Formats: sequence, C-alpha cells, structure tokens
Amino acid sequence: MNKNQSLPWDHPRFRSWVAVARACQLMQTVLTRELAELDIKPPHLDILVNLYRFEGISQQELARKLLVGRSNMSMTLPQMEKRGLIERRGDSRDKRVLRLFLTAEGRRIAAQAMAIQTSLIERTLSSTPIEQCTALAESMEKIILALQAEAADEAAESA
Amino acid sequence: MNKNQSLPWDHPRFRSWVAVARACQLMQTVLTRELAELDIKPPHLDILVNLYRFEGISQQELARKLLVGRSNMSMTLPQMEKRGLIERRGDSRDKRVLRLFLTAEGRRIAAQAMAIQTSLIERTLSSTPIEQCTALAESMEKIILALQAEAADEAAESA
DNA sequence: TGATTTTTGTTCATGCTTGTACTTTATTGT
DNA sequence: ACAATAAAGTACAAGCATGAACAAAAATCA
Repeated sequence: MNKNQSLPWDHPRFRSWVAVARACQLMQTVLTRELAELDIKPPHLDILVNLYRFEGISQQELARKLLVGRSNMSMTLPQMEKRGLIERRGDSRDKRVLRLFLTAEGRRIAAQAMAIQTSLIERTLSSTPIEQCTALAESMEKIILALQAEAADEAAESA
Repeated sequence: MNKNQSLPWDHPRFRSWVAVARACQLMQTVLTRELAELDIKPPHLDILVNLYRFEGISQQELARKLLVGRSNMSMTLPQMEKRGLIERRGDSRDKRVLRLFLTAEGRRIAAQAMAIQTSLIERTLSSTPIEQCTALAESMEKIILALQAEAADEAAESA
C-alpha cells in the first residue's frame, strides 16, 4: 500500500482547500451565467466595481488590484469603452497614464451587475451564519497575506 | 450619497466571498509558478491527481469531476499522452469510451506535483488552526451544494 | 542639462477553455 | 430486428489571458 497517511487528500488542510477551490469554480460558473443577461462577464464586473469605488484610477492601478497583467487591461478596456461603459481620459500632468471613469450607462450596468452578484452570494452563503462568514474572511485575509509573501519571494528570487 | 449601507462591499458575506475569490486567484498564481519546474500547469495536476485516485476513469467522468467540458479533455489528454504521462485504452465492452491510466512517469510526476501542492497549502494555511480548517471545509461543502443546486436549476430552465 | 533608467500603456504571438457541430457506438422502444 | 434517441469522444472556430518586445513619457542622477 501507498502509506495512505501521506496521501494529500487525507490532510485536513488539503481537503479544506480543495473545497474552497471547487466552490470558487462553481461560483464563477454560476455568476457567468447570471451576468449573461447584461451581456458582460465576471472580469468586466470586477472592472466596473473597481471603477465604481475608485473613480479616476489608472490602468496600471486597476490591473494591480485585479491581479492581472497590464496587457489584459489594454485588451479589455478599449472594448468596454466602445460599448460605452467606461471612458478613458489622459492625465494632464502625466501624459503616460489614462484615467478611467464609468459612463452613466456603465454606472447603470455596474449597479445591476453588483445586485446580481450580491444576490447570488447572499443566497449561496445564507446557510452560513454571519459570524462564521467573518471568521472565514479572517482566515482568507491571512491566507492572502501568506500568498502575497510567497509571490513576492518568488519575484525577488528571479531578480 | 449613495445610501452606503446597500453598497455590496459593506455586506459581510460579500466581503467574505471577495476574500475567498482573491485567495483562490493568488493560490492559483503561486501554484502555477511552482509547478513550472515540472513543466506542468494546474489543470494537468488536477488530471494527474484524479487518475491517481480513480484509475481507469473515462474522459467523460474525468471532465465531470473537474467541472470542465468534454472538449477540454479531448484537447488536453492527447497532449499528456504524447508526453508520456498518461495512457488511454479503449474499453472492451463499450467501444465509445477511452479509459485513462497513469504511466510510471505520470505517477512519478503526479507524486512530485502533489508534494508541491501539499507543501504550498500547508505553508499557506499553517496560521489557520486545524479545527478552523475543518469548519472552513464544512462551510464550503454547504456552498458547493447550494451552487450545484443553482447550476442544476439554470440547466433545467434552459431545457 | 543630458544620459540612463522607470513607468505606462500597446501590440502581437501563444496557449487554454468553451461551445457547437459532427462521427461512431449503445441503448431504447416498437 | 429496426428505427429513433442518447452518449462518448473529436474537430474546429472564437474568446480571453499571458508574457515579451516595443514606444512614449517621466524620473533619476551625474
């Protein structure tokens, strides 16, 4: 036998994380389907939400917040601009940066999309009590910090 | 003002889920980097793990477990077969299905990849006590069930 | 000031995932 | 047995995300 005690799926933390990953994947799938009626996808929602909160942010800053590459923004944002959801204005002080704003239409779609997402989350997590959600958030914050440290380490390694 | 109480990011469950999603995204990024030394990516690891556990599974069953489309398997598995990680043998009873097996090399890579993943998870979740991980897993299981119900609903709707 | 380095954003080639249409083989119903 | 339906796998085109190479502008610093 394969000394079963060392198989990954017997480790409690491993099992926990597998569940987390699976839940995320499913949430993404369902959210994608529900956002289809607004003709947008989860990445667009992430962008809209961030522009809603942080008006006038630059493409670079937005990419950092979303944990994606700059080129991703360079591909996606012009599409959203053509669809009239956002506007890109050059910064007067620094001619390199483009500052991002929601249009009226963008704000409207953002509100609807956030309502859909919020509803989905509330529905899905309704069986998990608030205090457990809070504990969950705290665990995740710690994990996020640990992972950012990992990422920074690897980046430094390659430098 | 925008009646702040209704803004999504003020809802505790919303905030919790945003943290979960972010943690998943970071975990995926770091895992991708660490698996690079074995020249595989997270989807390959998922496949290897499932073949490790469920030898002789069909492509269809594998796709279902991984929550991806059949065409995905049809694209990915031949690549892995060419790289000598897996083997596909026709079922003698049902000539439609291909049953999947790890090669010796595949088993070797799978073990190394699982070690990398386990180590990453243990490292990252080390600051979260075991009993909290267990609670986390239980929350996630409930969420998974809720989401599968959602998915089934929407599938039935379109039927 | 003038040269070097950083920063911002774009472009392009690559690879992954998805959905749809299609072929082959099993199963079901009459 | 035969026709109709369902299931397993494949092929292909389209959409996204990524990383590397690039151009323009700003910051650093000598």
